[in-house]
Amino acid sequence: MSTAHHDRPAVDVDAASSLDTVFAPVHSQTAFEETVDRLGTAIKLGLLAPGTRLPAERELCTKLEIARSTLRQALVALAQSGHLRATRGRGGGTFVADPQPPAAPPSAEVLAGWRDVCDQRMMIEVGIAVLTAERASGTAIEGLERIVLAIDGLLEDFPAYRRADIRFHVGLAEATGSSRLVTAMTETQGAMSELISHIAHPPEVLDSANDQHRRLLSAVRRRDEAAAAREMTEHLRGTEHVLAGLLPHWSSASQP
Amino acid sequence: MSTAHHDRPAVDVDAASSLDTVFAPVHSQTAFEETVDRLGTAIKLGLLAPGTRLPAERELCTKLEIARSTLRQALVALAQSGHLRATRGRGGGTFVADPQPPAAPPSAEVLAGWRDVCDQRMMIEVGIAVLTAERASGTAIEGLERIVLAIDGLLEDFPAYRRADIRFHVGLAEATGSSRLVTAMTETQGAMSELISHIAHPPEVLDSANDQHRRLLSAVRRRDEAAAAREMTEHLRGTEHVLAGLLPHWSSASQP
DNA sequence: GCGTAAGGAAGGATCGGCAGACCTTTTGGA
DNA sequence: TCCAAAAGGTCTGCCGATCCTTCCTTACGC
Repeated sequence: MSTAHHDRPAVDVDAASSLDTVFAPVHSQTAFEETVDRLGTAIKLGLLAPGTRLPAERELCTKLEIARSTLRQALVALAQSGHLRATRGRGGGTFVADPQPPAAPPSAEVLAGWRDVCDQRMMIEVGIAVLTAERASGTAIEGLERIVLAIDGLLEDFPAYRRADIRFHVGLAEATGSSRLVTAMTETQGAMSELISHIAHPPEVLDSANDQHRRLLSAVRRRDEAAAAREMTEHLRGTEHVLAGLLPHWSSASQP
Repeated sequence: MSTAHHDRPAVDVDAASSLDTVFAPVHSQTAFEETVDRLGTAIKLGLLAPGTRLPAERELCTKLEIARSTLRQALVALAQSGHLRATRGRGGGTFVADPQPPAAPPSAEVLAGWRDVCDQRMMIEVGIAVLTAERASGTAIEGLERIVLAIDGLLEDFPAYRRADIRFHVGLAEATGSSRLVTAMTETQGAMSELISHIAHPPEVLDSANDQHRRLLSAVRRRDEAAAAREMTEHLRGTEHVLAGLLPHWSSASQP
């Protein structure tokens, strides 16, 4: 619980004046970009499993409240990158590709900002752990327990492990009943996946991570919010340390 | 720490399937909207104090990476709503209006979504409290202590209290050293202000809230992350209960 | 083979945003 | 005193994103 094992320098309050964030660049996402992002993330996280059929275009563009031409731009982009396959005619549709294309290695920008991503993840996941401990229903907890049990059988297969891991973490967010938190969690998991998917994860590490899932869930069952926060902190600190070890060159190069 | 005092029903894991959030409407903010939002929030939160001079238009649009015409749209909008005043000529500029216009009462939509806002705030603030306890520097903690001391003298003047309260919470985010967290905090505080600013706050309530600030800060000083999470949870639960008491009509009307 | 349900493609209208030049009002200093 | 500099205010033309609408093409089932 001390900072001794933490290799980041202490932060001065003046280093990041809030005015810098007020006057930071405005980056407005277009509807096309956000659609590609949302669908792409959902596919890469396995929320939309391979083989799943998407709603028909005319239906989906109504749900998303965008024009069909805009939606099609996004679908075409995801089809070209190999994440979707479209078949025409009655009974056709747009399907999540099976198998999925291999994930691209993380870009330099993503690597440069990995600490920021980890910070954001820490904030979101710890907050959600506390809220889950406060109000998760019994059935929600049972569902999470089933996921933890399933993960025990996936320690040798990292892609499958990771998909179940995502289900667990998103499940925590769902158990709070707030759709905003689910969105925040999926976005964060998407950002983490870009960092995580390309590094080696020995089964022992995954096993101990799932032990942490178990302890977290036990804290949730006891409604012990402080313990939930502590377990989640420990859990995330694990991957943070792995990343810090594997990406040493980037740890201090991003400060101007 | 139990759920007995919590008036919200337990949440089922199927109630908010993650697919609903994937296919939720896409609302792309325009550069104009985001600029109005950012500057307006900063002004309303007091991050830009009345009388402050903004950077010149030609300079500001460079920082924000938008065209001057777009920036001007935003500035004109904020001037028309009375938040900014512009004077021409050499030595002129755009200034934060002094005094500020009275805050508008919260809209029906904002009131309908107040639980969601509180959930988001809980997630963000608890996560930030933990991160702050992990890594705040000594000078950052001293700055926060000064704010807490200053608040003791403002218990009779709610607007001043609230501004200092915001400085405290944003200061926690700044102490983590992550600009993303500062942004998340300011957005959340902006949303909360819409709810909070129009309800009565007796000095005793503010006093006990500042006691919670003090205990939180003590936990941060001890690097006790679990205690920081607990204190923050308690602190936020306070305002949540006040809102639950004052807005009873809206507590169950938003579920479809 | 015909209707229907799906993806695919093309037109024109609208709007937001950008770039740049230009105008008007002040005021500090040569 | 006067003028150049520094600020906000205005105008025009252009581009790209998005929208709506209509039509085409493919495939399945009756």
